[in-house]
Amino acid sequence: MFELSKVYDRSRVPLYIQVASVMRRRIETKQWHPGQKIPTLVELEREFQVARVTVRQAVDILREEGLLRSQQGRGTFAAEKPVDRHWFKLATTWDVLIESIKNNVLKRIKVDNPPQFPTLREGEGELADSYVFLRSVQYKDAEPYGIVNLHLAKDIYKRAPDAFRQHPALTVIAERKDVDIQHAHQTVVIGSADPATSDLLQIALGAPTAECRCVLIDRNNVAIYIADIIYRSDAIQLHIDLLAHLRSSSGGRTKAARR
Amino acid sequence: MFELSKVYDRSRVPLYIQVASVMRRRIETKQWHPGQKIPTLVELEREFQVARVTVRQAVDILREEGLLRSQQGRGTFAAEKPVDRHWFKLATTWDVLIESIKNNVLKRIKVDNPPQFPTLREGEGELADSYVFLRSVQYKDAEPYGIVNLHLAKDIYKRAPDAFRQHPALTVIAERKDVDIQHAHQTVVIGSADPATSDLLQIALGAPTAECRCVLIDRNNVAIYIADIIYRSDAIQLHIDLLAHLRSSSGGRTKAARR
DNA sequence: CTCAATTTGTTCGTATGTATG
DNA sequence: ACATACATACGAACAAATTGA
Repeated sequence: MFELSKVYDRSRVPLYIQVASVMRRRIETKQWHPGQKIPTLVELEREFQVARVTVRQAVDILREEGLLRSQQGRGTFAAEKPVDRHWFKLATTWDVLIESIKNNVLKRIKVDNPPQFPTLREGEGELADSYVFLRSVQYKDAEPYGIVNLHLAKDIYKRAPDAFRQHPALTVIAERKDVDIQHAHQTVVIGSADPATSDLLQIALGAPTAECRCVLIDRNNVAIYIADIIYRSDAIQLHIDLLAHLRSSSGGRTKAARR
Repeated sequence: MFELSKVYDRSRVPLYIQVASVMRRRIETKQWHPGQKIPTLVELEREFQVARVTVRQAVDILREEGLLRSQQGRGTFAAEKPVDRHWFKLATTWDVLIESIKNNVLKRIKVDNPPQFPTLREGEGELADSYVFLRSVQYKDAEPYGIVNLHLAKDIYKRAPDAFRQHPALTVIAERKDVDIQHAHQTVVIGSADPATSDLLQIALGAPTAECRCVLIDRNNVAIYIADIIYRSDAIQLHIDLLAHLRSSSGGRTKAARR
């Protein structure tokens, strides 16, 4: 079917891990339905063009992960309830963003060598005089799924240090009347976990991540809020209404709208 | 510095590949500046807690990728110009989407066993009577970066079969006056390459991908266009203006706006 | 010019992991 | 389960090129 052995040359990842990840995917996407009997070892051998033992190693991995159960003489079966992935919907508008952030469970992390300034890119305004640096980890059911690295303009921070220490910064900013936001945007790319990230998110080194950069710019074109957020890739999803600008002609009254 | 060997237990990917991907990241993010001398082998040994040979294997990989040059007696140096990644900006509005699609270089792929119907999810309207299935690969500089799997309602297709065969379907739809679009949305998640995908995109099996699902629904709540698009993860980027709905109060006059 | 220090490059031996048939 | 081949990883020793004192 597929020339897996050639793919192997390209990737250098052990074959049985590659096979396991393809099978894991089939379970998670329900190409192999929950509870269903998956193809026999012989069929899998043929499909992936690998030896019997290699398929077995792959099956072993997925058994340990609880995604497969095998039974001698009967066959191998997909798990009844595969984990729900992509539960976290990345916000695409200010209002939704603020709303979604309210329920955040986060834990502040101490940083020993905080960077003094963020490095701004094109279209991200100008640097403020000074920043505070905050790092936190976001949790769902005691499982970490995101790391926030935030540069917050110090004069904003000083207006409510306690609030900023206790609540998500965006919530605090959204509730204050004395912060003027002219631009707010978010950039998303796919990256991979470095050692520090893999440690905090408890994922493999090099595992895919979603890297979100959220920047708020005030009316003086100063970047007052620069957040680099790293999510584990299987936690998140992004939904875009392509015709949104035609629909929300009235638009929600937001503080961000004030000039 | 980092307990790489423990991370290794979790991931099972060969150590030298893990080391290589951490280093690759440092180059691409310019933590190691272009042209700069990177730490010596001895220092890297110490930082990653691995043997000399393992660091060398990692360096070899990056040398082959053109990201590092080493010179005996002098040191190892980061490449002058690391490749630009994330060049393809995923559209977040209809107008931008249509605009960006115009320059597409794509090649149709024959499909032997086309699925009769797409599987619709919640909020994706209802099935049309019948569909045609089209598959194509998108290229930049002769390098593939995206695969499109499209279900197009047959009655739409029949209105201009030649156009649909030769041009991107969205362009054709956007230019026709006789297609009413009520909803258009796009969902993005991070996935990983299965054998067929890794083959077409020439990436490793299991390498991260961006999976975009773009759905158009007409005024009868029928899903007339369902595209599953798979991009290689390092090609794409997503930029969201969180305050867009407040700005474009007037909005572009689009055909999609007609009712 | 020579010498020593630095740094990359190569090789050996050994142990374990991966993959086939 | 076995025999075989090759890949991965370690540690250590040595060779070769570069630099600067």
